[in-house]
Amino acid sequence: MTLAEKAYVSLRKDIVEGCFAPESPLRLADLSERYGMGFSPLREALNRLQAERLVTAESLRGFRVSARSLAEFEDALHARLLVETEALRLSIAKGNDAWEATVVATLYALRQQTKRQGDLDELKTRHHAFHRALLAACGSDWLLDFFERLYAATERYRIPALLAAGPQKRDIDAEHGAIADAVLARDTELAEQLLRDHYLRTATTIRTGMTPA
Amino acid sequence: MTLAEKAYVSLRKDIVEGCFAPESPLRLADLSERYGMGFSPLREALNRLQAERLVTAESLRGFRVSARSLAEFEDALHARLLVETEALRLSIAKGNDAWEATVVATLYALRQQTKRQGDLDELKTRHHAFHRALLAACGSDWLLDFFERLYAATERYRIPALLAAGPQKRDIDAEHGAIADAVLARDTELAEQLLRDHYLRTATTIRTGMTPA
DNA sequence: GCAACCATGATTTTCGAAAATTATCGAATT
DNA sequence: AATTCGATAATTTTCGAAAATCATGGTTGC
Repeated sequence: MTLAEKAYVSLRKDIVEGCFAPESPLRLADLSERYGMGFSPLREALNRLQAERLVTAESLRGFRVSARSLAEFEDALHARLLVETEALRLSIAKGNDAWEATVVATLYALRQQTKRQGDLDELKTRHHAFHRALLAACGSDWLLDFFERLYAATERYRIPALLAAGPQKRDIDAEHGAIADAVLARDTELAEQLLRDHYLRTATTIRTGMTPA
Repeated sequence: MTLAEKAYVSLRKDIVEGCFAPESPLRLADLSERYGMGFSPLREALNRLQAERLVTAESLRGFRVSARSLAEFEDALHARLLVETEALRLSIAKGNDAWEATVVATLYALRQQTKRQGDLDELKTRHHAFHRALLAACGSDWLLDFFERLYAATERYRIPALLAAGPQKRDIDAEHGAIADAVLARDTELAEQLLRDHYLRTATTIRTGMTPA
């Protein structure tokens, strides 16, 4: 892997996880020290992230972490529902045995990790893997690409809300399980409804977290 | 505008217009001479285009123009219908007087240019402007972003087909006019149907152009 | 007092060369 | 004849410095 790719992966992770505050400037000198590399690979990574809307750039004034706002979250959520319900529908229509196996496997891995209660990082990875697995058989590179973008965009809101809210009242494992069951039963309508509810419920948590009393 | 931004605009235009053959390597030395700048701004532009899927990159083997294929075109078309019908619906619901004025203005400008029969470049610009104007009031940055991506992706197929097919039998001005009428009448269902038909008809032209006898 | 202005420092942007890697081609070997 | 190997060339990637631009703070003139 080249340095530019490492820079992209690291920066993306750190932005999505909120290591940098939204709108804070991303100065090359700082990043250079933080990641131990020169300007060139960092600028390449920042340009890629700009195209993904995770950072903004202003001519001759460098890069910043993208702003967060309730409006942008609602927008991303809406786009996500549009993209993911369609991708899920296609995935259910086209998925084969191997796909079903991946859904089962990623769900199992996710549940194991929620039991363990430890490593939040690993939990996030498996959560992402499960949601991607649901859509993986849709056969549309574009929809999967949009999914990845929107997942990263909303993750920036979900994680802080998760940490702030403390222990969940929702049984999220059960929600994931119900989605997986509907998917494996090829019940498109039910699966879409459950996925939609799942996201809307998460959105409610985030909204209350974003408008502190 | 910085050199990197100029490089991005120029490269994007040249790729979408087909100045570089699909899958052909984009060598830095060549690009440096063609655009008259050093490697740094070119690499930045290429990285942005990679995030937009107009170019592909392989570690230590540089960049290539993305491949074109019927499958990818069908995928982009499908995603476009999904994104644009939703954006159009929102635009019709939310658009105000100023938006209506823009629709009328861009349609007028487009028609003027089709009459003139000259400058294909200007025609493409105005075509893009009209289709963007239709969706502009949707209020979703994400959907508009996806629209831009998908427009560029499908434009790479449309232009060669247009040049190959020769004079059109379709009355495209009439199609655009009908869409605008439905939009201004706030007839969501009709507008969506007409937009869909418009794209499906274009797709048919492209398909026959892509599978030469 | 206050606004315009200029010097200074900080930061981004760009270049040119060095380092690292891959591709090419011919010779040697089986 | 085909294949492996090594040397050379071509190309990408990265760095460090130079150029260009923006921000800051103090000074001058009104």
